[in-house]
Amino acid sequence: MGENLRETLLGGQSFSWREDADGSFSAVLDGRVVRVRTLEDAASDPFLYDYFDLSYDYEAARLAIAARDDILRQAVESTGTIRLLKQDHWIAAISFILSQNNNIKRITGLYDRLSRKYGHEVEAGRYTFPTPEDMRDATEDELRALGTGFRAPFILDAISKAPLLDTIGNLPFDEAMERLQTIKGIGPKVASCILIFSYQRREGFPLDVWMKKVMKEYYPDRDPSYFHPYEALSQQYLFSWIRSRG
DNA sequence: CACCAGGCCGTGC
DNA sequence: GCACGGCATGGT
Repeated sequence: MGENLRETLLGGQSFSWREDADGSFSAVLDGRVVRVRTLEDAASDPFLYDYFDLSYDYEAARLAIAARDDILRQAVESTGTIRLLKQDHWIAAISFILSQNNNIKRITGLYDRLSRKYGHEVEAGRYTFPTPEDMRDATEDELRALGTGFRAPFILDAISKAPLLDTIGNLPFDEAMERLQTIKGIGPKVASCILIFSYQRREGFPLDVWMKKVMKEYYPDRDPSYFHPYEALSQQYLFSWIRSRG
């Protein structure tokens, strides 16, 4: 069926991307505006080659996942190829702290407001996502005024503990999970999202409200190891499928 | 008015 | 260890 770039970029693993009027996608990453219409646009750019995980064989993984059982086959066949992005650690951490008890549309709005307030303008109306240094003097009142609500103190804690994000890349999965959860507002679900979408940890299996429904309805006697070694990617297909089915 | 969204924290048992 | 209420905000 080919790639489903819209699902990959706008389906809930990143909140950096926008769909433009001409059908292409753009984001402020790597200190610049990056624009992509098809995956081929990413192949010649070293940053995007890495970001889109182009060295991984997603077609082989897709076939293997679809062969596991009928539900997964349905989920895979309901959409094009979904990829796992390799995002910046800090951006992923704040993005998924924002995501708790929230919806994708509003998360994206909060991401934009943080960028406008604390980031840097690189083109007219396009801002970088702020670094921890950019947000060094942020206050809880400021963050609440942007609409982050009860997540404001979590963001402040993440700012103070940002260096931790550079120390977990080589840890065993469970230890990396535990270390991430020492930051306030990061529990098991948020931690696994950060590890998957930023640290290339494909054994993560985040259980949000949608995935809990999938597991209860279709896999009541299974645990994430059933999907090994495609836990994270299987979860993405199931998440996309159940959400599109309502 | 209610209930929900890519959950987690604090408290109580 | 598990259960439960509370939590900011905007959409339906």
